Amino acid sequence: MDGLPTDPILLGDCESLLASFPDESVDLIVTSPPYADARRGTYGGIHPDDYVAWFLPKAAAFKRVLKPDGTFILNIKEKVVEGERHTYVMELILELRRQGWLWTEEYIWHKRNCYPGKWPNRFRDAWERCLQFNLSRKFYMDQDAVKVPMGDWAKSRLKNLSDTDRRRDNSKVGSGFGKNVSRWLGRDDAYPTNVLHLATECSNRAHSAAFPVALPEWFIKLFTQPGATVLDPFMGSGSTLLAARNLGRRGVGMDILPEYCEQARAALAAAESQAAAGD
Amino acid sequence: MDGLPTDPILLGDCESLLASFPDESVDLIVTSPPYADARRGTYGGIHPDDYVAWFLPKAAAFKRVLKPDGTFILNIKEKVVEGERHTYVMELILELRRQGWLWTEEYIWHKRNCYPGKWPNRFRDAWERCLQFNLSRKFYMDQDAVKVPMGDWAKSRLKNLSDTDRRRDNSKVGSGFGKNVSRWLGRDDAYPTNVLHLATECSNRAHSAAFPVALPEWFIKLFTQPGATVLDPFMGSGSTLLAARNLGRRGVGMDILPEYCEQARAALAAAESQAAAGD
DNA sequence: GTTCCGCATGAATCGATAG
DNA sequence: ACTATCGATTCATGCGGAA
Repeated sequence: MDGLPTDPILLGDCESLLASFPDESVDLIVTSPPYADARRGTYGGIHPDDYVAWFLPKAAAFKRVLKPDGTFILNIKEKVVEGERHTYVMELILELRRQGWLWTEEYIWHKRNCYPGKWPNRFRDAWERCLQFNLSRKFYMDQDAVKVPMGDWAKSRLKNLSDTDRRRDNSKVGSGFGKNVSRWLGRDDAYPTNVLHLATECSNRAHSAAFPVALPEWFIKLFTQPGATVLDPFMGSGSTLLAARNLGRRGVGMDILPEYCEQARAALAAAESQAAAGD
Repeated sequence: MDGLPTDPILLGDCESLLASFPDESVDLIVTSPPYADARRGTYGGIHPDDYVAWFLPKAAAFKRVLKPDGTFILNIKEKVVEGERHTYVMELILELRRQGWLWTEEYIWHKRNCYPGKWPNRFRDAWERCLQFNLSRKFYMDQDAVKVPMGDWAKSRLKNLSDTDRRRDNSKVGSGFGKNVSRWLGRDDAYPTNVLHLATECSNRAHSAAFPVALPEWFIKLFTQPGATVLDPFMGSGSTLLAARNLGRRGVGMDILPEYCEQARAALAAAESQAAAGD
């Protein structure tokens, strides 16, 4: 039909697998690639110094299959090598720009429960980069989809001060410097910032680079509409696929490791059956 | 005596001023340089494209005066230029390494109260980089000095937790800065992470306070002992000097603008007289 | 004296308008 | 066309005045 594979889970190298994808067929790419040297013995342990060269051809494939108004989110963090932060992420950003990507933004994923440990010369690493790349300055973005609800806040306020709250809102509207009134009426939420704080997942311990489903979910809501195609070329245990499923998007995941494909397939099936039982 | 100037506040360009400093005479450099294009008309508005070239000779001067086990903390954030994050900070990191610096760590300063605004393609920018550079892998670091979670600042903060603290920041993030103050109740020792969480000072006091005093204070406690020499080559209104004074370190500040020097001098004098009155 | 509300104000960014 | 300036947007914070 649209040239995309029927099976959402594909075993193999993403660069090869994407060769059979049509141009401009993907709305969003969200991925957390194997970190340099991290999954040694699984992905072959890409050395930090070789990371950029390893990544670039894959990025070229991403570029071809991504729609012009699509977005590429790259969750990555540089390793410490000999007491220093390695520079491969910096270099990768520069090279991706040279490849034609626009480096639109860098979100910070603030991990609330980061890996424990203590070192003499550094603290625990509690954040990762979520780099946003685009092919055009006019990309699709639905900011309202990720508004931060003031649920708890509004509720607790309402208990005590319902009247004052209402009066305050009214006065705000009335005092407006030509503000758009409709924006302020019933305003119970605010737009988020570029700092995300979510807990890391503790359930999936098999996956080394576990990112919580909430992370891809946030980006999927923000950068796609329902029905869109979301690609994770380094699927791992399948968080992105799960997120896409939860949100009514079409997820496509790839991994070179059969065990990850199995794991993702199982997770997806479990979610399906759970949803069926819930209905 | 030690070849350092008597007056802690020096008017002029740091590169020139540092020429008369002895080698290896400074324990810590904490600074927030003028951001590219930021203080237009005052610092001359360094264009992002020229930023690295502008900065490097100054960094060379820093390198000479810094002690071998000293630390250089650079608070900086890249501007958006034509819808993209500019790459001058990335390039600066790479060039500083080429100059002989070790890029040891990158701390994230999460600004609670970031600048408001709404744009079609990005959210509010709520974080800045605090890049740590060293000249040796064995630098001085006293982790215990910043370990005490219930500091004065946290205590005062506990009294009036803002709505935002309760609403959005109720995630239990372990940072050195009292964001999750509630969690620290009943906890005696917790090491912070590399994510720092505090608000910018938005008092109605005169100027664009570059960064809040708590930020340099944290790094000063972490990377120096009492009596150490702390340099801020782009002093601005003097937060670093104030922090050094508060902690019993010797602060040296430089700025090319007389009004900033006056302001810093006044702030320092005010702190002195206040301390005298308090005793 | 508290508590509460109104208000000014920021290391911002975009798009439109002006030279 | 290309740059410079300006207005509009938005929200956490702390202070001062008011209840």
